[in-house]
Amino acid sequence: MNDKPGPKYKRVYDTLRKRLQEGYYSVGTRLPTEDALATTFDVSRVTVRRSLDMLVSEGYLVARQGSGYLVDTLSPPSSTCLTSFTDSVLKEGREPGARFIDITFFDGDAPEAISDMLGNAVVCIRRLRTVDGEPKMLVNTWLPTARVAGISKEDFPETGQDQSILRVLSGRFGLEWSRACETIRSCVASDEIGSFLKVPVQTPLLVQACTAFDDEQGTVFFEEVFRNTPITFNLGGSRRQEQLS
Amino acid sequence: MNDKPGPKYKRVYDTLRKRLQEGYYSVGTRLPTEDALATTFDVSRVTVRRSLDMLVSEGYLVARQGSGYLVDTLSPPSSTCLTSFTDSVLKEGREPGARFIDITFFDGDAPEAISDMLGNAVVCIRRLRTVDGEPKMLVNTWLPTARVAGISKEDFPETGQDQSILRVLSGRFGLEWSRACETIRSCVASDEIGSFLKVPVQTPLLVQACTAFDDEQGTVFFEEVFRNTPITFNLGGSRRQEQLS
DNA sequence: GTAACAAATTTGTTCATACTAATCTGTTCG
DNA sequence: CGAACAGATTAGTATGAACAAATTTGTTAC
Repeated sequence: MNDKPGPKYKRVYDTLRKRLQEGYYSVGTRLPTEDALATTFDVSRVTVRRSLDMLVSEGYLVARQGSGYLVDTLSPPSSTCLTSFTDSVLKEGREPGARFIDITFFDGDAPEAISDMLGNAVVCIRRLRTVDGEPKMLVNTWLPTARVAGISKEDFPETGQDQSILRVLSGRFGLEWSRACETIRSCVASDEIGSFLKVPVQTPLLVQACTAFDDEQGTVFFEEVFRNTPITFNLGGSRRQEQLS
Repeated sequence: MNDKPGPKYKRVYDTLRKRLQEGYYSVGTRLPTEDALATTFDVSRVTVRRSLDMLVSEGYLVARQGSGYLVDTLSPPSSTCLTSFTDSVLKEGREPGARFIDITFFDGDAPEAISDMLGNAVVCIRRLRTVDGEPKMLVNTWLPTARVAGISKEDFPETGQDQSILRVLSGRFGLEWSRACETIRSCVASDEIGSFLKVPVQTPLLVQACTAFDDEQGTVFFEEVFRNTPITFNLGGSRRQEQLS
């Protein structure tokens, strides 16, 4: 612990966050007390508090005076695109689904805009996100083939906790990203998209395009989400949370 | 200072933020040092740091080790809707404008959706935001008439720093809000909107609708922004910032 | 049993202090 | 004048300590 570089509060934060993402502390349980964590990490309580505060402000934990730190979610709403569709639907007591459409491998024949970002060898996964069986969003995820060796339909369960593609990419393939860029634009439904989403052709839709990068400036993935429903945020207060409409 | 309620770090934070919004510390200047602030507020350096950290993470200030705290902006991107169009355009070296269209007073004859939120007596201001003279967004702002007594066209300059309507509402009418809700949806341009934005009828557009509330659960304002250009965010890293496309 | 109270636990706030690292400033030397 | 160095200034990290406030747990009395 003490041989790693960087400030202690960062190392404690990194360790705790990794433990959360690995399921070492599961949702709904309580973390060890500040004093206990301070002892095990061999730092002062002030330092461990600093790390915990970061996790609270990011939405992983909820602090309750007199009680302790509760694990709130493993996929906090860090952004719009990166927000877990699965989590937000489950929290509303509805049933999220992810209908797999197809997976396509390209090698030089991908659209130029994609190759420019991710290289020639890319794979595209198309899925239809549903709520209680009704189609809500068409999701196209593009990845460099080299970073997801052996990827196949089986990596994308249609129900359960692991339908979040971001969890799959991080858990199964070790993909990490530190920054992302998202754009929201407007378009009208084509024949194909309209049939998937069950809306008439020419219906105005929202398109969320999200590009994620790692620290080495490489593009990790590109995702395009077509949706008929509005995007809703709650702003201000402590932290923001995308809502389902 | 010491007679007010609540924790000290909150009081120091509130004071500093108010000073920033009032222009007591102007953009580009340096704040007093931590030690100086600690002395003037009669708190410890740890406490004043906590307040400054909050202002840094919200985007008002930039901290530079060995140098000091720089005032970065008076309207940090606290959200998409609440982001200052003026600031973001100026930072790109372009010229923001706000063409005033009209101001209309309603008393019971406003659209029902508006009356439900803001009451019967409401006022609607329509403006066209421009970049280098080109129309970019049509902005409709709805306010309860009672909270903006005497409002008129003159309150909305077409150029300069005060074209941000949020600054006007806060500075001139003392309007404050703590939470807001924003939705983004898709629509197609009507005749009127199309002519304002200089796009063909039926062009797919984005609509950003933002509702702001104060602590007493009252709705402070409602704003609708029609735009032809995409909305872009940078996510991850330290904080998010809307970009101009 | 349970209601009321007391004690222990746990997070929240605040301070004084020490040291490190980056930046700025003034002085000296060529 | 300008470069290089030394010192002062200022933010960054970290500790230990103390008390407040909220919650949980344990105990007692009825």
